Parts: sequence; structure tokens; C-alpha cells
Amino acid sequence: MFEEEYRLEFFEEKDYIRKECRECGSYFWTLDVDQEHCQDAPCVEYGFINDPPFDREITVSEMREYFLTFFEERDHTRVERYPVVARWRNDVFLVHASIYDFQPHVTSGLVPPPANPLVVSQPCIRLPDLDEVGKTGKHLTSFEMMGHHSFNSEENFVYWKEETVKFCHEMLLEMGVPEEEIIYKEHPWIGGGNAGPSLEVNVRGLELATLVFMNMERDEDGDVEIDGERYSPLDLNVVDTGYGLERWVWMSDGSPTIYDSLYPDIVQMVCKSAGVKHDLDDPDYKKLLEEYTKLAGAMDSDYQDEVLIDELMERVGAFDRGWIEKQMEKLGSVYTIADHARTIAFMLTDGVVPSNVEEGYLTRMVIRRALRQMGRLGVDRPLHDLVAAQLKKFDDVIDKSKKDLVFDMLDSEVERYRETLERGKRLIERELDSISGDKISLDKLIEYYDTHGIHPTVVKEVAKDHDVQVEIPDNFNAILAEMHSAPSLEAESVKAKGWDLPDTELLFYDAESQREFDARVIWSEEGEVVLDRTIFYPEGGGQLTDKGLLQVEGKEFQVTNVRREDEVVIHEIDGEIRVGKRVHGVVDWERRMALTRNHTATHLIMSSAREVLGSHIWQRGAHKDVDKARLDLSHHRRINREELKKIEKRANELVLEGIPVVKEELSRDEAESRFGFELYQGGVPTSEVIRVVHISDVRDYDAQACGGTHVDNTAEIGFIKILSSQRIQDGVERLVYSAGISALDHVQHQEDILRRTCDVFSVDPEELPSTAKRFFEEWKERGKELEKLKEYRSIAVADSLLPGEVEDDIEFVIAELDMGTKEMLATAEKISQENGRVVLFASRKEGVNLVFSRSGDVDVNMVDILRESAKLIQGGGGGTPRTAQGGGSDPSKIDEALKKGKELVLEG
RNA sequence: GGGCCCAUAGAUCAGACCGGAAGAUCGCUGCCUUCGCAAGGCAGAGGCCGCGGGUUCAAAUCCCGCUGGGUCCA
Repeated sequence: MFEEEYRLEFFEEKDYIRKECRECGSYFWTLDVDQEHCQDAPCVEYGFINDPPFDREITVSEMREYFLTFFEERDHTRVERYPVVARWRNDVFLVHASIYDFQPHVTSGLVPPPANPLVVSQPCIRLPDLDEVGKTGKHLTSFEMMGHHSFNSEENFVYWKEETVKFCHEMLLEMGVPEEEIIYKEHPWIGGGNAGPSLEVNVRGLELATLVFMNMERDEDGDVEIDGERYSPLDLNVVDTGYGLERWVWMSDGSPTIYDSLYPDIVQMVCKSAGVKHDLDDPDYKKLLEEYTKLAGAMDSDYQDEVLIDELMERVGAFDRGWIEKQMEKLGSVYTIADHARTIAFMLTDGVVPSNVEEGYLTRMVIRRALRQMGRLGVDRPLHDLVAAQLKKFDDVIDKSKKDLVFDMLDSEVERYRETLERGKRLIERELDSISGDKISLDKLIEYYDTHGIHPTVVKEVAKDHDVQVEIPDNFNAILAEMHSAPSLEAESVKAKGWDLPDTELLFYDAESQREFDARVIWSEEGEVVLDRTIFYPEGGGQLTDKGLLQVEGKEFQVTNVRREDEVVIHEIDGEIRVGKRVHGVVDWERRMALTRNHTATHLIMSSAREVLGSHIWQRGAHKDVDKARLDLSHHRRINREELKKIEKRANELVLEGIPVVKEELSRDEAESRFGFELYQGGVPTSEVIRVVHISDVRDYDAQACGGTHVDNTAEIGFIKILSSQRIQDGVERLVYSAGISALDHVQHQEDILRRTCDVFSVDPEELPSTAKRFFEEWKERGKELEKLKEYRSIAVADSLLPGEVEDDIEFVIAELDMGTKEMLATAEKISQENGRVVLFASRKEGVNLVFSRSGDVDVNMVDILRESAKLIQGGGGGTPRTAQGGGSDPSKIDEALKKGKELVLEG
């Protein structure tokens, strides 16, 4: 595929030859006529371990700087790294590659790149092959992808394949790599709806860079077919390169694993605190590890693979097989812990709040994974220390100014896990005591993990102390995944109407105070019209639709809803207006103003919350109604009363300051560089020019890309009142608030409630809490007093009812009492203590209640008798054979029911 | 966004499936035992069974809604 695409002048000039890999069959370019392999894992073993091809050892910072400078010297502009959370995208959570920074709008051609060509070293987080980390010697969950990118259009061609390969080649030569060892492997690239040829740059078994030439996009009508999909040429041809920073560093020192190359000190720190011996100065041990990594790479396998261990034993005979397996397992945990600590540092500093949704969940997962491994390995240092060490080590890419916040979030997350673990262990122990049998079923394992967050390995540990077997199936994760995989519902695409209408002219931005307008109907259907222009705001950005009227030739139509389809605004009305008619529109201004005030208030609340709680606060959703609005915020703990008051106060200060609200249209690039990605609180717009709303043009309290309507000055809001805060999800707090008159309405309503409550007690509001407390306590006291009195009364009543009438050697105590069921029970029990007695009580306190009781020697079932009797009064009952209780709804038949009871006992 | 689970005494939890007088353990208080403490023995206090509806003669228990918490997945 793409064969022609790889015939570069560069290869021709250098006399490169194209060969086919003996292992995988891929084509590659090399200077070495004897080369038979593509030099990529798993086709060959790593050849750089303990024998680096570079002429120098480099650190991560040196390598990053070297790369960036190398391309700066070749006319590239250095671009600051982006966060690892892809705030500017709504299709992914985390950044997986440097090109993610420029997707989708730069690569699609909608927005110009910040510079062209450019160079960046972008920290990335990749969680899909989490399970490989630590076991293979090369997998990382976080890494930096160094990339130089050019964006080529017809008007502006920068550079394409020749230059890209030359740059790479030149850099490798500068590093001292022998030219004949540089292999360029052909590798058609497909991803994210795009495709193109690409070259993998391999040296001694390790892929150091991928040079992608993105020049096609998926297109049903395209001419090119790849993997069953059709593609057509892209307008913009993008050079997308990815150089694995950490791999270059590894290649430069040839350490046994990438972890020992990147952060040997932290690996040792973990080893030391867990009592794991990992002495790379011991030549035999080092050799063992080196051979292990080579084999793991070449066999695409790990220490759990018997064949791999067999081969390893062949190579390094001096070690015991069991010891190797154990050591590799421990070491895997050590590496994983070190790796995860670094990923956690990246995620938390870039503002992810651990939670149970979206990227917050991914962060929690990594933290819990690290904690679990630490627990199993017996690391006696807190994760806090390890993350702190990673943060310090990589403080040139990780923003250490956010340290306090990061550790606040981390510590509370660790504490939360500790609690979960403890709760889970108690649960398991309880169930182990009660459940007979010597093993825990798979269903239980799934329940423990899925519902209570207790990983099977933890269950196994707890169960061991109880001599209970736990078998964790190898495919446990797969079983879980299977359980959760719901049939993927195809998103029901809103079928666009088959119209070809011009964009509706939106008048509400330019003239926000305009309440009426004239327009012409350009499309119509029963209940819906499209006008050439409108001041009606269509539902969007969490702001509800405008309502109002359309007047035409003396007739009025209510506008009930306004919505937007692409750039066309549709007015839903109660009737039909024919195309071509001229209409006069009037917006329900009170409604519009309420919505507008609530919308600007939302921005003020947002800004205040960030000020009070921290920069990790991010909008997770928002809704602006007429009488109130709500805003969902990412935050790692409940917002307490004090914080709430502070936010409310700050927002109102901003109102009082009377700050102008500036609305301007900026290019995406300018907006981002001025305000940062905080712009995209409410989502990411798809246009190149975006409307930015910011409070004050002097001080940038708040800036957001926003299409809603806003007041011109914060003073117009009048007053903001926070009504409530809820935790709608772990890590997400919802604030509900109100602005303007409806805020006042709310305060007045609260006051009414307070007044009415005070009136009940006849006290001043100040005294209400203490009075309520006193009343509640007294009420409880009296309840207890009453219980005691009832007890005394039941003794007295029992006494007064004796002796009863004797018939057939049974002493019957039959009475209608003025008592509740409980009291009758107590009374009846007292009487039927003595042999030969039957008690039949009734009362009409609530409907009709019956209590039938007997002494131990009378051989009848009181439940059956009571049920039979209760039928007469339209009821039923239950209890024990000795004492039954019940009732019904017909008080007129009480005597009959009691009589029936007696008869049945005698028959019994 | 989707799923599962939980809420009963100061704490940890039974009771719930199958409706019928609110329980255990620890902790707390007092007394006995002791020179004193620990331990032990005896006695006792401590519950709007999360909130609001519904079904029922009867709801901690069944149903619905809400609130608060836990957890898994994308």
C-alpha cells in the first residue's frame, strides 16, 4: 500500500535499498545490504541494551531541549506544551500524541496553526495498555512525544516527506548512530478518520520515531480504499511526527529497562521501602534483567510466559527459576508504581479532579492501581512521597506551583481508598463468617469489585486468613468488560431538513437591547417558520429559548420555542405563516432579561468559584432557566457552607463593582493565547472566529467562549443568591443560584418560612434554633415517659380484667379496650402468662385492632382464629400461634368478631 | 452518560428475601470486686430505623420519589 509514496529522493541519493522483513513481511529502507529485519519489536531483539549506539548519555531535559533547539534552528517555532487533559476537544479525555494539540480544527483546515512549521514536546497519557506497564521494560503510561509539524496547503506549502526524513536522519547522525543502522520502515498509518503513508524510524530493535504524512480523510465517495474504508485526499497535508523522548534517553544509556533509565532514583526509592533488592551493580543480576527485557520485547510476552522463562534460564543459568519469577513479579510492581506516580503527577497538576466520571475516573483508576500494587508489595512509604519525588524530578514540564492543590487532592483520594478498602475488608470478613463453604464464587468476586470496589487480589488476601480459597479467573477483566458492554446505540442523527436556506441573520448579538424587529418568512410549515433575520435567541449554551410573538397582518402567533439547526433558526409557533409574509417580532422581554441576568451571573459564579476554590474548578455543565440557574463544577470535596458564602459574596462584589461585560469576536488563536483553554468551560466551538465574553477588558476575571446573551455591565444583575449546593456525582458539585428579582423572591420566600416557623413557637428568629432543640428534646423525653406509663397501665388493666369467665376449663378474658395495638399486646401477654387462659382484645383506636393471645397449654393456633374473626370486620392479621394481632375497617362488627373468636377457641 | 450497592444506638453491623412488640458487639454511665489499675461481674442510659409519599388492619421491612454516601464502566 502507498508503495509509490515511499520512493523518496532522499533514499535514492543515499543509495538506500528497499527490503522485506523476514519476520513480519513489512518493507523497509536500509543502507545495509545484509539487513534482513525491519528492526522493530518483536521482529528482532533490542540491540542497544548495555551497548548504546549514541555517542553520549543524555537526560530527559537535555534531550527535550536538544530536540526543540534542533528544530528551532531549522525555522520551526517552539510551542508551549498543552495540558494532558484535552480541554479543547470533546471527543477524547487525554492527550495521546502531540498532534492531538492541533486536532480537530487545525488539521481539518478550519483554524490556522499557532505557527507553521512548529515544534513541541507534548506530555501524553496512554492508558489502554496499562497492563503491559512494568512487565515489558518499555511501556509507560505517561511520556513526552516530541513532534515537529508542518501544515501544507496549496497556498502555503511548507515541507513534506523529503525534509522530514532528512531532519530525522540528521539528528540521529548527530547523536552518533551509525548510518547503516538507521532503518525506515514503511507503515501505512490510519487514525482518527485520517490516513497516510508513514515511516517508522527503527534503530537496533527500538522504534525511535514515527514520521506520518497525513494526506487523506475518510470519505464514502473516496477513490482510495484502505482496510475496507474509502478515503479521499485532504486539502491540508500534515506532517505529523512523533519522537519518543523517553526512548531516546533509554537508547542513549542502554539501561536494562526504560524505567531504570528514566528515574533510577525513584525505582530505588520504591525498592528500598518495600525491601526489594535491585542491585544493578551486580553484573549477574544486571545481565539477567537485560536479557529479560530483550526477550520480553522480542517475544511480546512477560515473566508469566513459560517459554520466555525457559529461554531466560538458558541464557543466565546462575539463577533459580522460582526466584526469577518472583523477582520479576516484584520488579513489575516496582516499575508500575514509579510509572504511575509520574502519571498521577501529570494528571493532577494539569487540573484533573479525581472522580467517578470521565478523565477524573481515569485518574482515580491510576491512583488506586498504584495503591493496590504498593499494598501488595508492602511499600511502607506514602504515595504522596513518590508523586512528590516525580514532580520534583520532572519540574521542568510539571507545574510545581500547584503542589498544594495536587497533594490536597491526592491525599484525600488516598484516604478515600483506605476507607473503601477497610469497608470492603469488613464486608468480606462478615460474609466469610456466615457463608459456609471453602471458596468464594465468581459472582461474589464480581460483586465485590463492581459494587464495592474491592479488587479480587484484595479479596484473596483477606480470605487467606480464613482458609478460604479464591480463584481469580485469568479473564476476570474480560468478564467484567463483557458485563458492562451495552449494545452500542447508534446516535440517532438528527436528520437535517432537506433545505438549502441561507444562514439566519442573528440580531441579538449586535443589538442586545432590541426587543422588536421586522423580518420576512423564508420557509414555512405548520407550526414552524424560518425568518431571514431574528432577535429570538434559540436554545443553546445551557440558556433556554426566548419566547414572544410574531405579528402578521393584525394576527398574532405565540412563539413557543426557538431552536437552531446549523446556522438556521427555526421558530416554533402556534399556527402557520406563509412564505414571503412580512412579520413583526416581539420578544418576551422579562423572560429574556431574566435569562440574560442568570447567564452573566453564571460567569460570575464560575469566576468566583475558581477564585475561592482553586484553578482546578472546571465547568461540567450548566443550565440557565428564568427563575434560577445551575452550574456543575469539578471539585474534589463538598463545598462547605463557608466556601459557599465566600463564593456568593465574591460574585456580589463583582456585581457591585459594576464591571463592563465585554463581548468580542476573536480568532481562535488569539482567544486561546490571551485567555487559555479556560475559555472552553462550556464546550468547544467549531468555528474559527469565536465569540468571547469576558468580565472587564482591564482585569480578566473571566473569559469564556460563549454564544449566550449577556448584560453589558455586571451591575445590571442586581443581586445573586446561591440557593443550594448538591453533589451530583463524585467530584462534581452543583451550585443552584438565582439573579435579580427572582433572587429576591427566593430570599423573601425563605424569610416567610422562617417567620411562620417562629410564629409556631412564638419566638424571635434568633432564638429559633435553641427553642426547636428544647422542644425536640422534651418531645423525646415525653415519649419515653409515655412508654413507661403505658407499661404501668397495662399491668393495672390486666389486673382489673381478672378473673375472666371460665368455659370448658378455659378462662376467657374478653374485652374492648381503649388502647393501641402495642399496649394491648403487653396487657394480653401479662394475662396469658398463667395457664388455662385465652385473651381476646379489641379496640377501635384506628379502625379496629384485635389482639388474641393464649397461655402455653391451650392448644389452638391464635393466628388462624384471629384471621377468621378478622374477616368479619374486613381485615386480617398475623403473629405467632400464641399471640396474634390484626385488625379491620368495620367497627360495627367488633362484638361479633370477639364472639367468633371465642367460638373458634372452643371448637379448637 | 450508563449500571450496581448502601443509609437502623456514639462506632461497627444484624433484622428486610418471607410485613406482625427495634436487636447484638464495642464504647458510655453507675454499682460490685481492687490499695490502685487492667480484667471480670451486675445494672442502666442511649433509636423521628435518612426524608417525603403510597400499599396494608399493620411498614425498619413492600412500592414510588427525594437527600446523602459508596462503587464499576465508557
